[in-house]
Amino acid sequence: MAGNRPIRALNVAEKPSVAKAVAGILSRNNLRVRDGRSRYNRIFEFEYTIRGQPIQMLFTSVTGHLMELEFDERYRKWYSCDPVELYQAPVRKTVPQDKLDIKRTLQQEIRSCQWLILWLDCDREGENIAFEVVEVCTEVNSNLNIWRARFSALIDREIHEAVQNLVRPNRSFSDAVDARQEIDLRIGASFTRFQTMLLKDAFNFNFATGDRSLVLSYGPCQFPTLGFVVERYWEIQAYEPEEFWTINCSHNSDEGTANFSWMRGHIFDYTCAVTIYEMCIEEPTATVTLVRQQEKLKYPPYPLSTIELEKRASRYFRMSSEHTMKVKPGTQWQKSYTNPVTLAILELRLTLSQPGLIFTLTIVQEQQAHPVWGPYAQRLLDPEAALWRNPASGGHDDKAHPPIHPTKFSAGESGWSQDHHKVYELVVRHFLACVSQPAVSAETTVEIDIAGEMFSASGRVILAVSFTCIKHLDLYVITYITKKKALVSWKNYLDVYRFESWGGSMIPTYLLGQQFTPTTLTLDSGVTRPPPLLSEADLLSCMDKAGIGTDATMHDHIKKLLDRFYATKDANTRFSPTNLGEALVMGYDDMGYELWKPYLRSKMEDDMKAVSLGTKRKIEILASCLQEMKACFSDAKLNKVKLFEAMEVFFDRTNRSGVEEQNAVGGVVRRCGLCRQADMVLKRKPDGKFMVGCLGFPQCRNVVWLPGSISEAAVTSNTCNVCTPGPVFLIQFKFRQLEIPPNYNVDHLGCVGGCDDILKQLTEICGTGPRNLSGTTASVRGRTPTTASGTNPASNVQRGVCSHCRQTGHNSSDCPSQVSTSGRATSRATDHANGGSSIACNSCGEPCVSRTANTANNRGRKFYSCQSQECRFFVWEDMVDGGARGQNNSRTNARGSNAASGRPGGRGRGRGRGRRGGARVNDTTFVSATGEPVSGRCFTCGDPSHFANACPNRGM
DNA sequence: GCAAGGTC
Repeated sequence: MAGNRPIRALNVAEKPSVAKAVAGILSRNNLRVRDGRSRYNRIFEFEYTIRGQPIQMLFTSVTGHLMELEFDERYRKWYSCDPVELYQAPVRKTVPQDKLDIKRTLQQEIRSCQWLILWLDCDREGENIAFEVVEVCTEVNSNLNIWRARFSALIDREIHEAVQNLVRPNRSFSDAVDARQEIDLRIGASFTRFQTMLLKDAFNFNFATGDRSLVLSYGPCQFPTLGFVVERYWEIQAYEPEEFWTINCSHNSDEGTANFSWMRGHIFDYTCAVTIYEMCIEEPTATVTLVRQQEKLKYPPYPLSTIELEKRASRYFRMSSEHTMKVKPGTQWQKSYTNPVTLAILELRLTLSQPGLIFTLTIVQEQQAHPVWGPYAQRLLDPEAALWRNPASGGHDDKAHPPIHPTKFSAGESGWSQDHHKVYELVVRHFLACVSQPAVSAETTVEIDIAGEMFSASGRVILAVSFTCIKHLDLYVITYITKKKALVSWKNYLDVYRFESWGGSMIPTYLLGQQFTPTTLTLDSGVTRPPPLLSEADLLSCMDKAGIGTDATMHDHIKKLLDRFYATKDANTRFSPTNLGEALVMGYDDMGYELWKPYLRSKMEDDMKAVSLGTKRKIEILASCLQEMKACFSDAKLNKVKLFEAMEVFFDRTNRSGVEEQNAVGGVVRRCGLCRQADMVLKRKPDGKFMVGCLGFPQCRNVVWLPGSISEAAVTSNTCNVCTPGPVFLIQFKFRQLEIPPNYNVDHLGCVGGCDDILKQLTEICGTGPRNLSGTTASVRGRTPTTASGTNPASNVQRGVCSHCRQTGHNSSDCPSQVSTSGRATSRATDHANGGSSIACNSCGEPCVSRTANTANNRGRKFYSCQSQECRFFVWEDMVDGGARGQNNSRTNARGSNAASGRPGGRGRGRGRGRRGGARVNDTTFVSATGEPVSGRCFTCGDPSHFANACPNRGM
């Protein structure tokens, strides 16, 4: 390390704020600042000594990743190739245009340096960015000593320790990210192009896309996120409520009312419930068997992670995660490091180490000045109050982003919106709560016995309220006093954390052995309820658990679902899939693929960990993952009829076909010589005809027609050395032997640039159209039309096997055993529609059962479905009666058919049946005399004349 | 016009 003149070291941080903070700590704010080429990434200069070696330090930054992965130019246009080629197409990492200034600064500064010190975040992405910086720097200075500083907090001691203990960058960490990037790009681009080109023009979507063209994107994170939303939605749709019974007891006294719950909870057997209930009302005297006072602690939350902040802002303020991230600094705000909120909130690690604790105390001290929570901060700092508690470490540590805490006091800034105030308040109150004692309450539990059945009630008991002289402590409520001690409830952190509160209620005093007659004793019925739609906080939890996305990107994936018209969010921040979102998931699900589940991403995450640890090589996981996904992609292409069928459930077809349907697009042959704007590509029309056409169609109609006798054609990487301007890629043709003269070869490597006489001759001999020779390959190898595009019934029959029932003579859209959609239901189910009770399944012939829908859209609407799970027959009763309904019904109809046909009970779907612990009784009626009739009331409508099982409003 | 991951 030693040398005569000081070593010059270029230090690079991941973002400008970190460069500024670290340079400030190392130089003790004795530094010079100058601009670099990038206006945001300034350069700090100072002198420093590392292990006795004087160093001239230059400190600058990047802004996240410096490079992007992209396909070679040839594959970048959507129609340039079959998307399956994107699994092998060459990719490269380049510095995008908007980062070139940063690259120039780095290269300019590194030329005069001997060392490069990398201060990127200490996670995999940070390590990858480090190697991007290394690549850019070593391009102009190959003789560098490259070091990595490892730090996790912008705290003096940690920063000084990091620079005195420099290590080498970790290639394995970076490799893991390289693999992730490549897999994401190839999978995302291939599936996005495929499904967009296939479906965009084939259906009437009617979305207001504005100037944007509709993109049906697929991504390894966004699709599983959609999957969570759809899966919950299906669970709700398929939910079959179960009726249960429970016995409730209430008792009024001078101190109030106690509501006792049956300790059996609820039971599903009516006869059994009635028997027990009769025993109770025959002998209704209650005896108190237990009175227990117990201290209960309610702990403050853990320090805030980004996800936790998003979840709580959504829960407390109904603020979307995306909006919270905008309000929260360090993300999308231009010049965010000069923004007042940034000055007030900065991500800092809260540690229990001495400097951390001092730091924490400083933050609390600053907050004493606040008019609202200032007095609480004062109490926190008063040792006599005993309110202080060292914070728990928390369960969410990504090693790169420390918990969020306030760093600067503010009573509100002029530039702040309501939302800024809210987020700041949440961060500060959360922080103060984290360093506070838990709330303490004394809870009383009372158990009683009625005819051998046990009931219990719990809550807080008030015996006296006279405890006012305890200095500094906020007395909440005195709950129980014995001769020896008083059990009291202290709110502690709840005093400052206004977003949480004690639950529970008060109950009167009971003594052991006391006897009383219940005021009410009722047998009540109820039905279990499905889970609610996913809230934004639920969705974030699902993603976090499955490892979908990172802190910084989860909100983006959620927003993408809304932007792509895959899901909607209601006023309660709950998500439902749109028709489009549901259809896409349904399509892949029907193919048997779980591309919409989180497993793929989870497996990738495991693979990345293995690469990080060095137990697997990047090349291995790339090969295996891409091979698997390519096979999956090819299969999805073959099964695209499933996607069509799913779309047809919800949307009308257009008279156009998706481009993917019209043309089997091959590779680029040459640049179009006519428009000079687009490429000429090999295409195959639906009639099987090959041509080389301009991608600028219909603006440019340049086309080269090819012989009608071609059975196969593929663009090769060989180029013609005659035709100009080049390159003109040669095409490998295969001709049908019976359709060309015997002196021509079946295989031919040809050029469409004009030099190829053989091709010209065969075009002249065979013509450019396909031969309609019965029995030849030409007639049977034509493109398979899609389900609903068959305008010619004969051609449909010719296709052979129905993809639904595997029988011949019809296609899957006309399959008699197929689920009905709105347009077809009437004709299918008219045979036995007399009186609405005797319809036969048109698949198995067995009588259908009549049921009533209980879905949000169709509550109370009757339908018929086959009792057999094998048959998917389903029809609305009002459709049978001839009431053809409007297009809107296509969706609700499909819902019903799903519920009846087993979606989501079929392959790979969880079924919500039998979920217990749903709604509970909350009304009281009367005590019955012994014997019949049994008293109670219906849970569904509240009518005391019947139970929920006989309720006329009850759904299926 | 595609992914997801950093960040101004």
